[in-house]
Amino acid sequence: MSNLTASGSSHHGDLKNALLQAGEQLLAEKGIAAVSLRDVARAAGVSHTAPYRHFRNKADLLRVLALIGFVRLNGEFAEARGSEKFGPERQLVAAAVGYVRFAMANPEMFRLMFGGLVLTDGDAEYMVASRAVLACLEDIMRAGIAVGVFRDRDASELALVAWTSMHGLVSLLMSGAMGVRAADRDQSGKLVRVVMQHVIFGLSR
Amino acid sequence: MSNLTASGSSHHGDLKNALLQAGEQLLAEKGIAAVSLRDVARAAGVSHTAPYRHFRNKADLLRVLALIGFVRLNGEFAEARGSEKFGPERQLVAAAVGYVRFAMANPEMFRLMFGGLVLTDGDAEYMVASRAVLACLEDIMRAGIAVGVFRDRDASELALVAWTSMHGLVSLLMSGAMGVRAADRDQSGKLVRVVMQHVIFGLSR
DNA sequence: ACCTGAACACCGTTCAAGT
DNA sequence: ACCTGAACACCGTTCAAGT
Repeated sequence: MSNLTASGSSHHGDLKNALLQAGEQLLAEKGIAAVSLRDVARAAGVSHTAPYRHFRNKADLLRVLALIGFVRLNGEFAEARGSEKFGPERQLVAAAVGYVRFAMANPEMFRLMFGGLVLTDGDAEYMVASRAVLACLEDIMRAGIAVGVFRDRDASELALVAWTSMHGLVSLLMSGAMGVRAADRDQSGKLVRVVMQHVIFGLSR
Repeated sequence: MSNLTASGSSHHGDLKNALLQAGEQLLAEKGIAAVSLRDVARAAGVSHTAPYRHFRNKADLLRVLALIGFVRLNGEFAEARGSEKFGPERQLVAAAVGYVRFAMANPEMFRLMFGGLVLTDGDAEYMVASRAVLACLEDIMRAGIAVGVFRDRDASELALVAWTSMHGLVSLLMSGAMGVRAADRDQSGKLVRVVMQHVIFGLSR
C-alpha cells in the first residue's frame, strides 16, 4: 500500500540523499516557509520520523540544504572565472551575472542561504562554504591587481567590496524592495551591468 | 482570571496597535521563525482569534510590522541627511552607518523587511515604503552632484549603487556569511567605513 | 462591532517498539 | 542499524455563538 513516489528508487541505501533531494525540490516548489519535515519524508516515501536518523532536526536538514546551495553558487563563480580569455573586469561582471542568474533560478535557495534562518552563529561548515565564494572573487581581484587594472589594495578588501555590491543588488532585487516585479528579469540584466560598471570604476586605478 | 499582561492598558480601544506592539517585541525577542499569532494574541491579552478582526492573517500582521520597520529605517536615514554641516560624502557614510546600526539593533526586523517572507510581489504599501529609502539616498546624491563631488549621472542611478553597497554589506554581515560573529560589532564599524570609502571613490569624479 | 471557544487539519519532536 | 506508530504540545484558520 505504500506509494513509492516517483524520483527513482530511494528507499534502500541512501535515504539521506533522497531526503535532501526531496527537500530541495519542495523548497523550490513551495517556498521556504511552506516546507515541512513531514512533507519531505512523505516525498521520499518514508515515515515522518525517519529523517531523524539522518538529521538532528528540521533546522539541520535546512542547514545542509543551504550548504548544497553554496556548492552550486561556487560552481557558477568558477565558471565565470574559467573564461580566462576575458580580462579581470569582464570576469567580475560575469561573476555578478552568474550571481544574479543563480538567485533568479533558485530564489528560495538563495533566501535559505542568506536569510539567516539557518545560521547557528559560527557554524564551521557554513563559514567554509561562504568563504569559498569570497575566495573566488579574491582570485579575480588579485589577478586584476597584478595586471594593473585594479587599485593596489588588499585583494580581500577589493573582493569584499565586489561581493557586497553584487549581493546587495541581488538581495534588493529579490526582496522586491527595488520595486522590480518577479517577471522582469530582462531589465535586471541591464541593472547588474550598470551597477557593476560603477563598482568596477571605483575599484580601478 | 484573565491575566492582563503588562505593556499598559490595551484591551479597550486600539487592539490593533497593541497587537503590533506585542508582535514587534516578540519578533525582537524570539526571532521571526518563533513568533506565532497565538503568542502575539496572548501577549496582548486576548484570545487567539481576536487578531483576525484586525488582520487578514498572520502574514498580513507581519507585513504591517515590516512597514513599521521601514518607517524606523527612514528615520535613521533622515537623521543622517539632517546633519547638513557635513558634505555629501560624509552624509553618505552617515547613512551607511545608520543602516548598519538599525540592522544591528533590530536584526529580526531587518530580516522580516528584506527576507522576502512577507512580500506579496507588488504590495503597494511595501513598495512605497522601500522607495522612500531610495529617495532619501537620491537626495544626498543629487546634492553631491550639484556641488560637483559626485559624477554627473542620474541621481537615482548613483543612489542605487550606494544602496546596493550598504545593503549588501549589512546583509552579508548579518547572515553570518562574512564570518563575523554577532558579538563583533566594533570591527563592523571599520568595515563599513572601508567599503563605503571604495564606493564613494567610485561615485566621485 | 468586537471577542470567545470549540473544532479541524496540520506541525516538530520524542519514545517505545518492531525487524 | 534503520524504520514505524502512537502520543504530546503546539500551530493557523474557520465558524457558530455570545455580549
